[in-house]
Amino acid sequence: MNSGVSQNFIRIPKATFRAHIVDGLRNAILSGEIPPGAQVIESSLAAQFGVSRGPLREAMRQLIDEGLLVTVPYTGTHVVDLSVSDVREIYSMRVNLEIFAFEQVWSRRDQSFHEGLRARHAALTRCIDAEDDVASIDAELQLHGFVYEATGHQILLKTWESIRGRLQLYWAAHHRAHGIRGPRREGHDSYVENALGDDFEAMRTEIKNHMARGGEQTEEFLLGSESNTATQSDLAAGGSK
Amino acid sequence: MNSGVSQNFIRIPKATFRAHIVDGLRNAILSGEIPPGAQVIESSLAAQFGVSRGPLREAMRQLIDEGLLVTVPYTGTHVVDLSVSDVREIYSMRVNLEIFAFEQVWSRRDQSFHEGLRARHAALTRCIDAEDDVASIDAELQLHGFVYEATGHQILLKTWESIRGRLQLYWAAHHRAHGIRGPRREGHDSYVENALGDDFEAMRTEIKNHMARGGEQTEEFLLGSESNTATQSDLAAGGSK
DNA sequence: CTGTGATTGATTGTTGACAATCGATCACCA
DNA sequence: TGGTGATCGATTGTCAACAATCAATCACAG
Repeated sequence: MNSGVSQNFIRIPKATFRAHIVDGLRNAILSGEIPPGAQVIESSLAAQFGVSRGPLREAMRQLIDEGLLVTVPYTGTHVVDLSVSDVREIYSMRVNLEIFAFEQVWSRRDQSFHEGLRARHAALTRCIDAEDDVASIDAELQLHGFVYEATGHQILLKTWESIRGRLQLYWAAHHRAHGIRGPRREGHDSYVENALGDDFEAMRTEIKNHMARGGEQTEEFLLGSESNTATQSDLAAGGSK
Repeated sequence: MNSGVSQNFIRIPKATFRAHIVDGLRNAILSGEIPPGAQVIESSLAAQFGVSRGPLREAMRQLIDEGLLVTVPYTGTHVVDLSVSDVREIYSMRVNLEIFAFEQVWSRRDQSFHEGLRARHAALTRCIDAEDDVASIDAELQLHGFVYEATGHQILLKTWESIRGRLQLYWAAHHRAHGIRGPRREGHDSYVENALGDDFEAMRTEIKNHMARGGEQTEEFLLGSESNTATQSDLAAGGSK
């Protein structure tokens, strides 16, 4: 189609404000700069980002779809504060999605899959050994995200991304609030070994165990303290249950 | 709170334009009033709905997130035109989600679940017997949607809703284009029997078969004609793969 | 002191106009 | 004739002002 230019170009890093603001705002939320439960005011943020309320409003709407913000018409918008049941749902969904992901990718695991997985595992291990919890969380998300990308399944990948934000928000928030340690080494070694092995059923149980470990750890803290901060998120869910 | 009025109210019949427009626009797309591939112009629709471009823009952005529209900055917005691989992904994801849904609901199936499922099955059967294909499609979506709602799993339900639109778009579009008949009776009888039975594994295979039937039928038409209309949707996916 | 109704400040919803960008068309030149 | 660059209409992106709504406050009657 086009003349034979040298390299394949990046697909349009289009300079649209909204995309840039989404990243910035999401980062501010996930980093805890804007903590869970805090109110987010359009006009303030607009001034802070140096743009009008229009683009910022659309960016916020996207983060609402991602489950990071909740809004009540004419009243206000807040950073989501996950409830116990929300976290349970996230973990059960993760187990399901990840097993499905391996089901999809299992027969397609090639050299680059092996290398990619091991590289991310190594990166995660380095972060853990350096006791950099923030980087560890990010590295773990990278590790799991790599599997979803490897499936080539767009809808699956998008679904993973739709819960990844909330998972990250939860990890980061409770890490800061309760001093929970980041990911540990042991769990991921067996995870990767099984992921690259030949026994799919073993991988299935590995995923369930892997997630269960994380789930237990977090539920302890949730139930230990009385931090059943379900108010905002329940309001947001549409008033069910 | 309020004086003792008669009935319990619906949660917020809030008069926000955007919500109303989303429904109207989505309906226009799913009904085929705006066919796949057609361009959607903000200013035109704004005039048609009698509102400004602001709210309409946000409504469109939501339909973009739902996968019904695709947009290119400064250029235009079109109704999505699903590719073969898109349909394959939708069906494989459906199988996974629905098995997970029954996994979640299996031990909680009570009287109201039985009645609700049978009621929707009866409604679907009536629509099929009446040879009302449009109503049949809707009734089938209601039947499956009931299962997702019964799980009480908010994230799962939201995920189902995120692919339901595209599924409906696909069914409706190819029903009109190729004259494919709507849902048939046979498939759903065994589906419901298994859903209310005691054998979970039987239900698992039932789901796979149920979806496989639908998948085959549609793939025939997709591959039979050269309608690999992947252009728009591939562009939209963000240029991956 | 208690409950009720008006007031007010804050925040989001909505609007119309203006700016930036894209794609196609068309003139022009080698 | 083929290709290159400018022009133009169409469409989306952005902005600042205005309207609608809500939640808290406060005065006031019982």
